[in-house]
Amino acid sequence: MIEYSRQPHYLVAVDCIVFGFDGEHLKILLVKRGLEPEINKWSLMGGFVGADESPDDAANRVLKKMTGLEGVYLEQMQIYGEPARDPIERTLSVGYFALIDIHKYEAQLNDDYEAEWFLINDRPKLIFDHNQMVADARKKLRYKAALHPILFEMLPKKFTIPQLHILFEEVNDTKIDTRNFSRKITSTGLLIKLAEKDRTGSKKGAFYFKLDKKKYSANSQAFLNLMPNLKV
Amino acid sequence: MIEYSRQPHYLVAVDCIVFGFDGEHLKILLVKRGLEPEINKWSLMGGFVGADESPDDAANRVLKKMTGLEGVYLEQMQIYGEPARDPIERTLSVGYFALIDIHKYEAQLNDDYEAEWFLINDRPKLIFDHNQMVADARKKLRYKAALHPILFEMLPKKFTIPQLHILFEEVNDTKIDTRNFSRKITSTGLLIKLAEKDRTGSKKGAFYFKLDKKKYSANSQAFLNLMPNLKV
DNA sequence: TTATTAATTGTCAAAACGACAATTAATAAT
DNA sequence: ATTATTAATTGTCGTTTTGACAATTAATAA
Repeated sequence: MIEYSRQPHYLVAVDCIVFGFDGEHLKILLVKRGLEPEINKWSLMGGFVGADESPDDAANRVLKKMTGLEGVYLEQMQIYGEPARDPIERTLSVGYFALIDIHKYEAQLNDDYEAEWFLINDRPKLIFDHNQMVADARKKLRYKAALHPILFEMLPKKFTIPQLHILFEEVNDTKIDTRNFSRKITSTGLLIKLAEKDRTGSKKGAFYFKLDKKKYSANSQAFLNLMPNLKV
Repeated sequence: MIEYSRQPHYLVAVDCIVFGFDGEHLKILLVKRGLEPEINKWSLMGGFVGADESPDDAANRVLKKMTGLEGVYLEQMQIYGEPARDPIERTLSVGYFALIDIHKYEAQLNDDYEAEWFLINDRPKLIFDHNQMVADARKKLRYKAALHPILFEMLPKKFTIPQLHILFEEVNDTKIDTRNFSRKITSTGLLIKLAEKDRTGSKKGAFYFKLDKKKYSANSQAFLNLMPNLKV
């Protein structure tokens, strides 16, 4: 029997930065940690990678368990592996960011896991290096969203241009000209205009749109230049 | 003493896809594997993550040992963690891609580690999931190089526009108009024209350029649209 | 009927893009 | 010495994209 003799073995975990959008602000979902050390402090949702699953599998499992959602947009970010990042035992963690429709989130899970949505700009201090993970995730979300049409993942099936506009402004923490924005976003050809209007936000009402699934999956890797005057 | 009871522990490794450019073609550096299983088969250069180092540290250590180079451009790609990817024992591997100046590579190390440069399009089959890693690295290199000025990392300090041009064509596996290319690349403001010319390639000779280090480090994260007609 | 408000469409000058042509600086051939 | 040759470099120009800003539209509330 061949062995990789005397190499050290480590725990491997996943941690997920779950982003949501309530119509006004960008939010992240945090949980109260249920095990020592740092029990009852706020942390990202995570878990150990089991023997029969890949890190991607583990991240999906954790998300399913804690949000009730399957098939959510999930992207591997990077590995966090400083030797002393976990004070108890060496643990490497694979960071993921997830984009979910906050309205699909099953709120009763708040109680089960002591989960809570926080404004991205007004969140508690987190355990270990989770603060760094959130900062990295935010940066990566901004980067990716400037080039690829991924923010739709945080909106309902039917959405309006003004909703999308606010979301883009939130993610990029900047003002975007509404007139240029709607022209640019419709010119991607990814949106299908519906007959129905959303009248809750204004007198005139804003037309609902939905994603053109075909073009979306075909173009999800295309560079789109969705942010004006972008300097990263 | 707190413990994460009964969680499985794994080996964690790094594997590096080392890219180089010989003036004509894109190449990768492979090594003959020195341990069982699959001993003497071609593989990426890699190693286990030691107890006192992060995966980034480990990747740098491996690169230093096998190429003689320090401080090379190194980028974390993704983690490879399918449960059965290593037949002997569960091992997760962090994939990195590295860009080095092939001329700085210390050739005597070829013998020490049975390393060899291969044309990216004419390489042997690799062990485990290393073939997938190379494919992923190539894709990521292409993606990144279309937006950020990173290909300079594969050229000497002094280089010519035609050299850079060939490198861009190699990486993207496409033809680029020389006239538009030189205009675009110089208009980034990242290059400083030197008085000296390289006369090996043509009668007229091509001016040498060097990187404007200041602007380079300031703009290394900027979106630059370096590829014409790009559809990813 | 009118005032109000947000959504939408319109205008336009500047910049970027990319297809293609002409010129230039050297060497090699005559 | 003159000319042919070749690759590097600079130039041209119509099209498209960008982004600053104005005007119009569709509804409701006064």
